[in-house]
Amino acid sequence: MKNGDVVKIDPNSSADLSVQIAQAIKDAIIGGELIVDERLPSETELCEQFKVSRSTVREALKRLAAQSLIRTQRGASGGAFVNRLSFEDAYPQQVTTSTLLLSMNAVSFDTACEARFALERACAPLSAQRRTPDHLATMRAEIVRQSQPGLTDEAFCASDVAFHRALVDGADNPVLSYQLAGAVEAMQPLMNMITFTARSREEIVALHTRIADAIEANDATTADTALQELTAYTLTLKDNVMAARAARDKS
Amino acid sequence: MKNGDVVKIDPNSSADLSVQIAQAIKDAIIGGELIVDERLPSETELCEQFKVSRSTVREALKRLAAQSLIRTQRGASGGAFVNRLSFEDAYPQQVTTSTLLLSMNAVSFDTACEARFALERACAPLSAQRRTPDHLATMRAEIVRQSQPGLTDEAFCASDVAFHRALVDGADNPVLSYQLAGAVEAMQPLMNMITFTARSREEIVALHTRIADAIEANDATTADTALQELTAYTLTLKDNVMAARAARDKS
DNA sequence: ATTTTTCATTTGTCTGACATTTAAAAGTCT
DNA sequence: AGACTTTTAAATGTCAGACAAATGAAAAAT
Repeated sequence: MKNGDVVKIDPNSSADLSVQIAQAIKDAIIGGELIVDERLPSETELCEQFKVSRSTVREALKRLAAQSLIRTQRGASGGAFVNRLSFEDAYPQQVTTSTLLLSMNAVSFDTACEARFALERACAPLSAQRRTPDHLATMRAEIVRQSQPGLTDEAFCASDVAFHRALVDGADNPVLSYQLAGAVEAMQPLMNMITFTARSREEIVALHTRIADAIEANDATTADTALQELTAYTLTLKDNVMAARAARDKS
Repeated sequence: MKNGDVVKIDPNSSADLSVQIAQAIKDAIIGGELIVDERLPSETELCEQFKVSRSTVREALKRLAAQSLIRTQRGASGGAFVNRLSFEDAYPQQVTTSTLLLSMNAVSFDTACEARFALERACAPLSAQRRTPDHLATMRAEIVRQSQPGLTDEAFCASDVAFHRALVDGADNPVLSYQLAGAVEAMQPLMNMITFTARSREEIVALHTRIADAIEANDATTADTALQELTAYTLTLKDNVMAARAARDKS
């Protein structure tokens, strides 16, 4: 963002000024004009460049900060800096967005379930090939935890997520792990919430064990089969729950 | 958000007040205390509830608006409303985030390519099963476009994206389409940018035709094979480009 | 009854001020 | 000279008050 580009915004546009300014800066970041860790002009300088008040500039910067595109630092030599969008930053946003998409859009259980397992099955062959002892250890540890009788439903669900997370991370592909974060961490709890009343923990632990065994044996085919059975079992559970609810509502 | 919960924030916290307020409202949305299309208290009322100035409240609201969690409307009976996060809203955010993640994190070509095709192969069987004539028509039309000699590289790339997009959408699962948006629309251009100098359009069109034929014939296996060949071809192209660059740099 | 006008409400923007944080510069002591 | 302390300047964070602009609803006029 050089000093020259004073007028990038249209005061007569219907869009709010802070939106326009945020978009202009965002474009500059995406377009490579502003590189990672580069310091943006100070708020006062941005006021002059865009010919707006400081409030407006600040609202624009807050919009960008909310998307992790910039970070701000107070004090001398502080300011707003282009943020390196890390996978760690993007994970929770992805999970939140996925959670809200599911809860606000009446996505059917079958649709969510299908997407979640289709994506996970895409990772399984890679995980069977590359998983480290660490990933295996995590999967085994979660299986042990899931076998303990006193475990609450919440803890079982959390362990379930951790198991599948380890499976996905075993593929050793950060892009896949990021993409799957939404599926595993948003959809799995949703499914658990629906099916936990009906499920058999023994059945799930058995399937998890078969998956872990296959991953340990570098056996992609068996892992895929086990995942398909887990899919089928999950759908069966849902049908049972729905049937039970229908029977209850009728009585 | 009832009137009672006046103090949800800690003025002594190190976090900015606007961040805390945004988080409190966000939690209320995620937690279901605020439902879709519900009106938030006016800015003035929020000032009183949180005991902060209007600027601070507004910065908090702008943070939420940047994440599409709320929308604002001016005028009488206006205000801030909980926004239904639609897949349409989430798509571009997903693409932007994926693009920035790739450009800022030195993800290797192989890693991105692997993730992109693994996810796409997860969709292909479903697409072979459910694709409508519309999806097929789009794929065929893009193949025709890609065969035209005068096409610029940019247009070829855009058509490539549209082809794969139609393939993914054929699975008729909005969750999958959303998850894949980042992969297809962010990674495909990246790959094209690297490989376009070396690629043979005829080869790609031939592979696309095989994929479309298989999808039309509901033949998931053949579609998968063709996608694997496209993966291999893409990686070959990359190797050629890298070798050419190495040779050029040496001379 | 219909149209027009007025009006109150709410967000958008501007101005100016002060508080707080922070690193660098200046000063001080050994 | 070097190490420590103090001061200072720059920047963001917060506050207060004002006006502009949009907008729906009520009141008034036709």
